[in-house]
Amino acid sequence: MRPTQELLIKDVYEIVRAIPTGRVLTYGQIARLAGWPNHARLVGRIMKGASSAEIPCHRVLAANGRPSPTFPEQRALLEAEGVRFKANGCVDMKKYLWDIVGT
DNA sequence: GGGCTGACGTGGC
DNA sequence: CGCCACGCCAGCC
Repeated sequence: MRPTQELLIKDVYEIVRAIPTGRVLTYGQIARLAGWPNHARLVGRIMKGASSAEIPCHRVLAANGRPSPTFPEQRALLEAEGVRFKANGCVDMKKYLWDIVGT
């Protein structure tokens, strides 16, 4: 079965909607949670098209904590929720990554 | 079918 | 921590 944007979009939206305020998830995690490992890139595509959707797409980051190049407001939105950025412009994943099992 | 493009991930240095 | 090379794969031309 070949995953397509259309096939994943609903699950991805649901997962992103579930991210608590002040926490973040990575594209790779979302891809795995949706049941499609190795498709982080596809999740990214979906996020790009979801800018106007009713989901907290600003809480989705790359695995290294780097925010999106084409989404300038992302940083302000996260900081407004208490997420602090490091000097290098990345989020401290150790602190803000949403550990579904933990909390 | 062929080739290039990315809101990606991991591992090596 | 930064940079780079690779691997990955749907979309688009």
